[in-house]
Amino acid sequence: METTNPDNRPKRLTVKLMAEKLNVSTATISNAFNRPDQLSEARRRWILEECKRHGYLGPNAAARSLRTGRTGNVGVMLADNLAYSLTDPVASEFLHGLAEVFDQRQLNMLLLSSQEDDEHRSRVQEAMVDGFIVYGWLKKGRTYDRLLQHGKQMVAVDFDLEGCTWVNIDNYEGARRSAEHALTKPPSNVAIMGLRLVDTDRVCRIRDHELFNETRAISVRRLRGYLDALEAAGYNVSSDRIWSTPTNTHQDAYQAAREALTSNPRPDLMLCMSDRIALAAIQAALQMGLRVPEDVRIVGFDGIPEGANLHPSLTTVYQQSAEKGRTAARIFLGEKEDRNVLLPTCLLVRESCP
Amino acid sequence: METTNPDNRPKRLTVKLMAEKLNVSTATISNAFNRPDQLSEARRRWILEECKRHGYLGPNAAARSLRTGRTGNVGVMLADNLAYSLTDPVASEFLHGLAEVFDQRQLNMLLLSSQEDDEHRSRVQEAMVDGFIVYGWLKKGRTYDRLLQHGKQMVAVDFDLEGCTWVNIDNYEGARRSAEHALTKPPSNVAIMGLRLVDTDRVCRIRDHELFNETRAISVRRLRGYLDALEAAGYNVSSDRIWSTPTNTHQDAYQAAREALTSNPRPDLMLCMSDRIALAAIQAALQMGLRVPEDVRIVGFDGIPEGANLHPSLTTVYQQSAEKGRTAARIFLGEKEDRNVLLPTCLLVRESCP
DNA sequence: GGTCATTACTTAATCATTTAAGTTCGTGTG
DNA sequence: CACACGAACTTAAATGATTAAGTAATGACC
Repeated sequence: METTNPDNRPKRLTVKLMAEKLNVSTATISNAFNRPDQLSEARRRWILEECKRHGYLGPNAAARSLRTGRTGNVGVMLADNLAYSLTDPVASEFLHGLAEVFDQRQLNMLLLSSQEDDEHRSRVQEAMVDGFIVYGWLKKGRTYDRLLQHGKQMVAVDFDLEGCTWVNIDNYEGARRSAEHALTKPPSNVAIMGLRLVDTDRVCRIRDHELFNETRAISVRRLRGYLDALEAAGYNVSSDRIWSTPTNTHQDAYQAAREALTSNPRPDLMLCMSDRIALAAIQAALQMGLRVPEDVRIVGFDGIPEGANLHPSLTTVYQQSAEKGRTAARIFLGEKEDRNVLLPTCLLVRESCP
Repeated sequence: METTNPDNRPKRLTVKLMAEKLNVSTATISNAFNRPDQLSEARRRWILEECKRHGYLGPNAAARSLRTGRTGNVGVMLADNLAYSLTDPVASEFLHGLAEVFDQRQLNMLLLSSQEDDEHRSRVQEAMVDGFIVYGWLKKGRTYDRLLQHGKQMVAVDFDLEGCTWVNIDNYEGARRSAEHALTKPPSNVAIMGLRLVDTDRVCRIRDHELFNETRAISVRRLRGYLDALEAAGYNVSSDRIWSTPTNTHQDAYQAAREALTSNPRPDLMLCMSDRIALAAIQAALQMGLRVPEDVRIVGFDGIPEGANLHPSLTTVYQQSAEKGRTAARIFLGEKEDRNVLLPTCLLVRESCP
């Protein structure tokens, strides 16, 4: 039943071969799979039946993609390395949102890290995708250039990419309002726990450092939000009281939290740019015998589910990560008119800062 | 600088066009990108330089894949829908492990759900991948058949797939030892909180139901582990005292936990098949005014990070989810001789069941 | 009976590469 | 000098599909 090569190995089945076997044209086979309206239902059934019987599973993906120019894949380019992104709760939720829409539209997601590899080959070029969702950040460089050059559909998330539609949340306003809330009970000493505020891979205070400005802007916007609220209430926070962690991992967060909590004067309000940081801060505080919120009040950012069920539960700014994914996906698909969506956030007042 | 079509739109750049422009053969251009040893270094540099200048970014992925037969993509087929898997901590960790290895080898991960779509098209067939990692489960059916037929590389994770290498953890032994530990202080009433033990989409007790047997075997193996340990200690747990949740979500877990904790007689030991379930159980218990572990001891399974920092912290069976990913990836790549790896688990004794 | 539309096909061009096999041109060797 | 050999290219044959354009047959309609 199988055609064989000269060397007697079974040959891969193709439309051409099937056409010969069944004595119809390749076009008809192709139509049987792709355009039911182009042939009679009886014939279609028969062809599909025969193909199955002979073991021809359907058109080859690469060939079809070469011909049609589409792949059915969406490249999801993640700022940090893949492994990290997959365990970050906010990134996961975002992917969750993307998946919800793409899965339904029969599109597959191809995970890419924006890391650069070889001198002349780039993942962007070699990725078989119809376009990209670029999440979080993109360092200027070759990958960046290629992305802008290749001309495929593209949506940026959580940052601005020149000449490209974006989706973001209102980081400034979210941060400002959370700080505003926290300040209703005047603190005597405020610490700000930042995330990737500066370009270093160590936990540090931001004094002596330069703030990230353009690309990693989300943290800077949150910072401005905090500072504006503080200023409006008459507080002046020195760069000495602003920490920055290089990653959103428990380990870094915990280290930063300890440093802040053992610093002098000890803060009684900690504004944290992520829930992971805030949770680590709560843990560190409790371990030091401090009471939350009595001795130190703690506010997070993100609204991850974990924060709700702990004691004390976490006061935080909820951001719609999954919705961000869904929105990005819909914009990508052209199902949404609006370009550049800014999603609102919402303050969740809970126990850690009532 | 751009060649144009009759209708004056810029034409896509190809090797052929570049060959004409630069007055070399297509083969040479191809070699410049792919096989540096096939031409002089000077020429290679010059060609790459010119390509860049003209805006030719490199070979078209689909065409190259058609010709070479490889894609550089690994299909990761997830049992549950994508969206769900991306927020499940165990699945995420697994993906994290995969990503670690594949990212380094310059392979991209293409996310697929094993959900079936159309009558005659299947995602398996249309996916542009060099092979598959199949995670968690695969319902017998068309997707299953295609997967077995298409002859590409394949590794099954957390379940057995006929004629296919697998990676799993020792579910039986992990469960058995955790139960054994819990039984050192004799409980008066045991509840088992199962995960997908039976084929229904509601929280229920397993009495009147038939156990999943083959495919979703991981839960059944855990169950056997518990039951064997219980039996060895002289306990006989009726199917009435075994709950099952359809998903590993907080919501289902919480509901099941409440049901179990309000059942009569109230359990003072809960063996939970996932940490999510165990954490929900702790939460439910605390909310009911019960003390953990004094009034009810709770044991989990998975060893997710969350369990460590709570109060009470969670006694659980740690499984190496990320390592499972790394192992699966290495087997996929043929870097590991061993077929069929069974990873050991390790009991983490913490506060919820000291 | 002639015209026109419709249905159900087939023909053949095209998509953008890779690569085995062949060509040319020096150069070192017996 | 003849010869073999390697380097640096080129030629041209795959690779496996889709689809516009063409053809032949059928039936409807006036």
